[in-house]
This record gives sequence, structure tokens and C-alpha cells, in this order.
Amino acid sequence: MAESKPNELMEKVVSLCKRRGFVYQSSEVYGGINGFWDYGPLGAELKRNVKELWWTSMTRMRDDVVGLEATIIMHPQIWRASGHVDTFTDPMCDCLLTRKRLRSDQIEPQSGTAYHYSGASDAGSGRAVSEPYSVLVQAGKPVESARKIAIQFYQARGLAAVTLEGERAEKVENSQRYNPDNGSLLTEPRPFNLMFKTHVGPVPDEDNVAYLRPETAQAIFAQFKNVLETSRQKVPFGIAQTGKAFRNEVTPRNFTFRSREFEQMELEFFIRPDEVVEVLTGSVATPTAPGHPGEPERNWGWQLWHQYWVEERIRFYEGIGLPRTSLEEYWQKPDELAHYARATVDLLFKFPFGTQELEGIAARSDFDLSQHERSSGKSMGVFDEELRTAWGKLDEATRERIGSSYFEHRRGYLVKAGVPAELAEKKAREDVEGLAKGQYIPHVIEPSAGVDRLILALLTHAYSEVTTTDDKGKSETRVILRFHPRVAPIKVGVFPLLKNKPELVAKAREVHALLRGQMMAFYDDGGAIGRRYARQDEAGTPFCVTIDFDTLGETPELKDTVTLRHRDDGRQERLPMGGLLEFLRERIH
RNA sequence: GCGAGAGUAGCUCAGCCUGGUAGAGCGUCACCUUGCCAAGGUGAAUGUCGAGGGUUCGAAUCCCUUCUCUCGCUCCA
Repeated sequence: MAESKPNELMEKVVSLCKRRGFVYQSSEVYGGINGFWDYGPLGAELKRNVKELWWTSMTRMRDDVVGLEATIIMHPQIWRASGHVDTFTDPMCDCLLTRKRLRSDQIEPQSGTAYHYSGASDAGSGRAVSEPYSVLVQAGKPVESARKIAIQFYQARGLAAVTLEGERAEKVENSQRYNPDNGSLLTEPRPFNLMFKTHVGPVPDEDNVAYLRPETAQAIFAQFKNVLETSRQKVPFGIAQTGKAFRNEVTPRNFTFRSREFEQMELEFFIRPDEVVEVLTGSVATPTAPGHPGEPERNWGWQLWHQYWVEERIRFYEGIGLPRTSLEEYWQKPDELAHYARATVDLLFKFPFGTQELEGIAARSDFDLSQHERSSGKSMGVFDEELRTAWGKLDEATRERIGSSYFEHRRGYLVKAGVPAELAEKKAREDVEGLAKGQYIPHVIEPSAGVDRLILALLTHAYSEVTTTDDKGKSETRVILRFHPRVAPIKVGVFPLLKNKPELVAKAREVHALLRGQMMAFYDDGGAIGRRYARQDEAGTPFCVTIDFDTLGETPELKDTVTLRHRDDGRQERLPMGGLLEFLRERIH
């Protein structure tokens, strides 16, 4: 990474992105639209490469993961079951004094005396403010403390010497309208729905409200049974999906990092609950050392699976040019975890504007499938013949122990989900009976990555500057994007050494024709050769091929060889044309 | 959404204070030149000065509104 100040580096990257056609602001000719970005020619190739590498490594290279491509608009019930309708509709309000933003439903109810003011004036300047305001003070506190806050409020609105007007006291019980920190009145609560709403059908009304998905994952849960029944997969296995998701962010920030329309790469990897693993294998293996635990084993519990996926994902990033040192693993603290999550690891990248999340790998227990089972009324469980048989062979004490552990987990989930205690107990007991018959709801490990964030990480990580000084002492700074060849938008540039020699141009065209179709190859004969190299460096092209007079046979033993030039160090080597394709393929795959 | 700063050629910026109808460097394109790292020459294109409104004989310049970007408060792909 270049050694610039954070903002400087970010500005350079943003500027380069536009100049070279990686990223443009959406709808720019109309003044742009906040939180939306388009990918230009180079960006589109880069993004495509990243998604294909993810898809290939997740599905094609594995026996135990299959793909899904679901719609963006789904049955609205999905978002009620997932919790997005509730948690994404937060009423927010602002403190009128400090402008601090608060979740109005999370404000501790306050009681005391509210002092209302109709406005204030400044005798000195003759100015007046007629905006009403109030301050809540706890019972017993003097009125002066309210006045002090109110004076600050009116001072902030331009009065120097404040004379408060229309003071009036009122008893208040359990109000959420005041800031607990300073007693200041808050703005009216406004709902902040982070889901984009639309209507299915031509006439918008309440009955046909639908949402653009705020994550791709829920479709995987909703289609879990279909995939299970049609893919010939058995737990443990995963379902992968990439696609657009939409969140009406309060504050889109940091270039493409937080966008309102963005793309995700998500895997839901379904595993057996630990109780099932124990029944089948007699014990549950747990992590013994940090690092990659190796090939999956039958006796792995959720913790090992979780660790496995964390390490798999880090390997993926390493494979596309983000070394482990550029990443940071953050294990969420118990109080930060969502209530259904058992563990979540964030993979953070050191962006110029701060260390921020690229991907979250969550162990989500059986929460999601259970929610959809309760919400849809359709079973989300799987049946495992082997489990039923193994259960039959257990002794009574073991059945009792494993059964009660399973019972506690299921009851815990149901109670948290709002099921009345008595009913939850009854249902949890039924679940234990199901377990004995070979039925259970799979747990899930969810590695969920943001594509656009990853693109931004790759761009900022690849960005570097090289300053050279020529004979005349004139120094010049060139930009090199040091992309891993796997993600580089253009894999190879093909140039005739000179443009005004038709034989060179024809030969270069021939080489270009040989390579294109196999990989993104770019032909260029404009300007001097050094300039063309520089242009490709800036686009992040790892290799350039130059056709010269030796290629044509000027030095007989060099006939049909070309110069291959490496981006990162300018090194050149001579290669036979016939071996070119293989040489490049080895390095870009 | 709120507070602070900014928006002029593809990019980086000057001009704004003190109104008189837009400039530099780089880049882009064409031609010439070219013997491996942004070489040189000649020529060309490009701005409704972010958008809208107002003041004025006249606005990039002064005033208002709006949009976008950057930074702080919330967020986690």
C-alpha cells in the first residue's frame, strides 16, 4: 500500500477509479444519487473475476456446496420471520441540544418535572427565537438546572444574552421524549426503515407491500428443503449464493464501502447439532489449536466447523492477493453477538479510512430454519436414518443426558422467540422425541462477504506509486495497481514495438487474436512503448507482450519469440509465441 | 436526518474577496516521429463554472434553495 495519509490515499484511489473506469458515481449526469455506484469497464472485469473465483472455490471445487440464484423480491413474510421487519424499523430521534442520535425505543423512561419554554429573546440585540423547547429535570432538582440547559439551547440558535420566555412546569411520568444525559427535549421519533419497500402489482396498497432483500441469505433458508431434496446432498452441506442486496442506509460513506445497493457472496453451511454429532460418533471434537483444522471430520462440533470456515475464508483472501497481514480477525464479544448467534468472527481489512469489516462468519445455531419453520408452518427439519439407528443403540443414561441438552437448546430458542414458557416446554419435548426418531433442524455456519467492499479492499491494497527521476532531474510519479493476476481486469497487454511498421502491427494482432477468448487481452499501439506499459500498470495488468523485429526473424534464432514484461518489477523475458498461452494461464488461474 | 467544509475541462487546480461573459498543467484523439519503460513535433476536441431561482445592463464571482462529495453523530456485507 502506498505511504500516503489515509484521506490522500483514498482520494487518489477514488480519482483513479473514475479516471481509469473502475467505478463511477451512479446517475452522474443527473447529479448522482447518494449511496449508489456503477462499475466501469475495468471495474466490471475486476468484480466479475472476484465473484467467479468465489463461486468456483465455493461450489465447483467442493463436493459439499451447491449454488442457488434466488429473486431479490420475495414473500414479505420472509422478512418478518428473519427479524428484518422489526430490527430494520428503528424509531430514531435526535437530541435538540447536542444533536446526538438515539433509538427512541431504547431510551430509559424518565420521570420528573418538565419545564416548557415558548421561546427566548435577547434584550441587547433585540433578536428573538420563538421555537418552543423543554427540559426534563428529576424530581427535587431546582428549576435553575433546567434553565441552564434551555439557555444553552437558545444560545445555539443565535442569542447572546438569553431571556427565557413563557416558562411553565409540568409533571412527567415515564417519558421517552427527553435525553437521559442532559434532560433536553428530543425531536419527534421518526421511523428509519432500512429495507427498501415496493409493491407487487400495479396498484400500490397495504396488501401488496414487498421488500427488496436486505441480504441474500434468507432465500437460502426459505429454499432449504427444495435444495436438500433435489441436490442429493446430506447434512453437512452448504448452499452458496451471490447477488444484490439493498439497505436504505442512514449514512452511505467511504466511497463504495457502505452503499445502498450492494452485492453479497453468502454461504449457509448446514451442520448437525452437537447432540446429533455425539449420538453418531460418540463424542464431539472441539478446537485444540488455532489455525486451519484440516479436512472436515465426522465428529466435528459447531466450533470446529466455525473455525474451519474462518480459515477457509482467510485462505480465499490470501489466494486473491490480500495477505493475512492485511486482515484482522475480530471475535465478537458475548454482549455484541446477536441473540441467536453463538459466535461471530469478523474479517476486517485495514482500509485507509479505518479497519472495517469485509466478511462476517457467524455460527447462527438453528435459529433461521427454526424461524421459517414456525413462520411458514412447513417442516425445516431433516431426517437421518443413521441417527435413528444410533439413538436406538444408546444406553438410557446417555439418551437422558443428550436429550436434556437438546431440550434446553430448543426451549431456550423458543422462549427467546416469544413462545409462552409452557408451550415452549411442550414443543421442546416434542423436538427431543423427533431427535430419537432421527429428525432435527440443522445448525448453520454463515460466511457472508460483501463484494463491493472486497473490490475496494483490492483496489486500496493494490495501489502503489513509483517515483522515477530521469536524466534531466525531472521526477515523475507513476501509479501501479499490483493486483493478483487472478483478479486483474486485464491479464495481458499486447503491443507492436512500433506502430508505423505494418509487419509488427500484423504480428501483434495475430498474438492478440491467439490470447483473446482465453483471457482478457488488450491490444494497444498508441504512443511510445513506455507509455503503453505505464497505462497498463495503472490498470493493474500483470503482463505485457511486445512484438519486435526479432519476433519477425531479424535475429533468426529469436524468430517467433516475444518480450514478456512483468508489471511489478519491469523484468523482461523472451518467450516463444507457442508457449505464451500456457505461461499466462498458469499465472492467472 | 443534523453540524462543519467543498463542487470550475476526463484528472489536479487557478480565477471568486474587489461582477464585464473561462484559463493552466496533465490526460484524450489524429498525423509525423519511434528499435523496450509516461521521449519529441504539429494539430484538434472538451466546460450550459454541480442544478434551479434571485439581484444586476451584465453573475463562475453577490444572495436564496436544492443535489452531490468529504469530515463528525448512528451502522456490521
